Amino acid sequence: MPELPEVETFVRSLKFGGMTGEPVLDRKISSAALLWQRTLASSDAGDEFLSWFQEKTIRDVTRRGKYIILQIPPKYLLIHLRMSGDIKVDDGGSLTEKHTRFLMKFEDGTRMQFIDTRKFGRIWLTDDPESVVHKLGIEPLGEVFTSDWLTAKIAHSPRMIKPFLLDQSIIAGLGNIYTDESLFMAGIHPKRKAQSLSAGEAEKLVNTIRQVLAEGIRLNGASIDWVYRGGQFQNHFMVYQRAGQKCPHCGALIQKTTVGQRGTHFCPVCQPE
DNA sequence: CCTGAAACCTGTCTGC
DNA sequence: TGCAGACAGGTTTCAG
Repeated sequence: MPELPEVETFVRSLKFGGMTGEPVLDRKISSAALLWQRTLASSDAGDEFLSWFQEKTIRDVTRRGKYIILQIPPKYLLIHLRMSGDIKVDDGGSLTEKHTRFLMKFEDGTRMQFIDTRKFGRIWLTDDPESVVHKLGIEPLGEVFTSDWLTAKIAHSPRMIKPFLLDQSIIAGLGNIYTDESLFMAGIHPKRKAQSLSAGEAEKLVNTIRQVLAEGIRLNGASIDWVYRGGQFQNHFMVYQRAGQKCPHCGALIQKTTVGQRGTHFCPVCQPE
């Protein structure tokens, strides 16, 4: 589910409070529980995984790509929400949610639940976050992501631009929604070959990606269906989930097709193939 | 290296 | 109402 803006919203909420409930920063853990074994992707603590959490304190919450990183000295707990992951912090007074896969209870009685209906989400407990995220590409909101950088990256790539942008080892954080929206804003057809983009198009794409992600974060992400809550970006979609409706720029009907096995929305006039 | 298909899962929505 | 089928914010693995 969540892409960079939604993950960033979770991180800020876990740190300062918000959609997940109370913040978890500086809370001391009393116990942890794993309710779906496969949710745990790996752990440096081995069989001691659950007991390791006792008496540890969450000291920071950060993000890398779509991974949430909880710093719990001397280790790090990484969380990837995949398609349906969710995090809630509450006072621990009510029953555990139906789809809770992992949870931490704090000494003050509060609790953080990792809820994941489809069970695709994963967590890692590690001494070194890099061992998990080392294959990720650059941050699209970082300083490295410039038109020169993208121009060089796409130079010899015969791939279609949409799967290229979704490749987390190139750029970390873009998902289906923000890729469709960015390509629309840049006027680029999702099936165009990466290497076919002009320097001007590459520059425009960099700018629209940064702009769309920033707007997504400003609006706390996009809430669609039952999966994510609290966001407002869904009210600003130009093409995503708008097949058959009018393009906000030219009035042509938005089309939906499949690109790289992903539902893909675009304007046939603004984004010529 | 690139693409498509399948797998991992459950829930929702659509059409008959 | 029931039921089959399609589809869903992601990633990995495998075949061609």
